[in-house]
Amino acid sequence: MARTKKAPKITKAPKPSAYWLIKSEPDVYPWSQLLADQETRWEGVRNYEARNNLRAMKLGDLALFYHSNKGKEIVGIARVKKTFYQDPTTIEDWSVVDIEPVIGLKAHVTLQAIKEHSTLAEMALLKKSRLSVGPVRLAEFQEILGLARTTLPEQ
DNA sequence: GCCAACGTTGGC
DNA sequence: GCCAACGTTGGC
Repeated sequence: MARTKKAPKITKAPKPSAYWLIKSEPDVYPWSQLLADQETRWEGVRNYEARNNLRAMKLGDLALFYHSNKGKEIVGIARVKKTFYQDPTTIEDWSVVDIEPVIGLKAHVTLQAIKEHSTLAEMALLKKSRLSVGPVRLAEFQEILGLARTTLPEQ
């Protein structure tokens, strides 16, 4: 019987279905820690809109990693590694996802820079400043990558 | 169901 | 440290 060639193992992440922005205070969990961990559970979200955004994330979706309070800048790109499940730190109805780092930005994109670009004026980051997990449009995501002088690694 | 009081986020 | 924005709680 002829051997059939096995299909190559799929190692690449699926194409993102959507883009997001997640906030973290660098004093609590900085980008450098995600790089060190290589994977983390995004827990502690206690806001319904943010939770619903977590639940809408698909495997392979990309998220801008924003440092709030200190820095106030986007510093990296993360990828959804595991879609939502019950937040194990509570018995209440909250969710988490697992993320992994994709790439650090060559140039950080500050809140100030975002405010200065009219194409980014509608970003949820600006419109809903207290939302810790928010959506990002493709055009916004691309604009941010451009400002960051960063290209995504080949998938 | 309204809304005042309160707590939290996060920029400045 | 201040405070605006805004989500949540609880009395009525």
